[in-house]
Amino acid sequence: MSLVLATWNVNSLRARIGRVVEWIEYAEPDVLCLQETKMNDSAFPEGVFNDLGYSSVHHGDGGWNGVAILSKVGLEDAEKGMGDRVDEMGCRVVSADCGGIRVVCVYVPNGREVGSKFYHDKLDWLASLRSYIARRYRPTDALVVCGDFNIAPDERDVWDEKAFEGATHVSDSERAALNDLLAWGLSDCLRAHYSQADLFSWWDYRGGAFHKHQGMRIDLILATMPVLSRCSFSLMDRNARKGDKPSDHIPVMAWIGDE
DNA sequence: ATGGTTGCGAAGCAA
Repeated sequence: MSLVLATWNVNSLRARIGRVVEWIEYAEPDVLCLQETKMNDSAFPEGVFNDLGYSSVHHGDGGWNGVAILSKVGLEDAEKGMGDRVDEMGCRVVSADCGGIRVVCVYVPNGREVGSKFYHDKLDWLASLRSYIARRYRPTDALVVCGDFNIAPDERDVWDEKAFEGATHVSDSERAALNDLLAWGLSDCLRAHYSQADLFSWWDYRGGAFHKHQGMRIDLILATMPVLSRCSFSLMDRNARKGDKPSDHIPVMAWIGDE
């Protein structure tokens, strides 16, 4: 089965539902992973997505996190969280089988300040994610791990390296944690098709950052080789950052062809 | 210029 997979940090699904429905209607993803829904499971607008043809699973407790997977190619064996042994620090992981691909939707902690408790919690969380993935799956599985990683993988992924000196999202330890996950057997779908700098998925709301091209690429679709080898194209939809009440993130998409 | 914007929720905090 071929499918189009997307991931989008919507920064409150309640505030963004109109933009999300609009985007689904023109982009027509087969699978859409959402982060920062910021709502309880009971508030998740399952019916709205059903009407658009999507099954869904949501994992949220009303805090600042909340993740979901929508699928119109089937959604089976959903799992919320990373298993009993791992504290998620909120609702940050949800997984499901969608059209023959295991999809893991993640919202990695922000980290706030380098050296802070929250920064160390972020590194611990990333180690937990890696061990969860390695425990549950094999690199030969058809697996996608996608979402808001809150890490810019390398220097091409920030608008100005000097502006990020000493900041989170770019530190050696965060990048090492991401590289540990990649080294297990995952690849960045966008980088399989584009190598240039200044391709961003997030821009600060403040100071006209979007119009000044001052962003970061922190939203990623990572895939094992069985999926990567089928990935014919990937892009990020800048249109979603324009207009009324946009999220500060944009959707990242990957086209997965037939086996 | 330690600023600026958004969401949540009703004051600051988180991002």
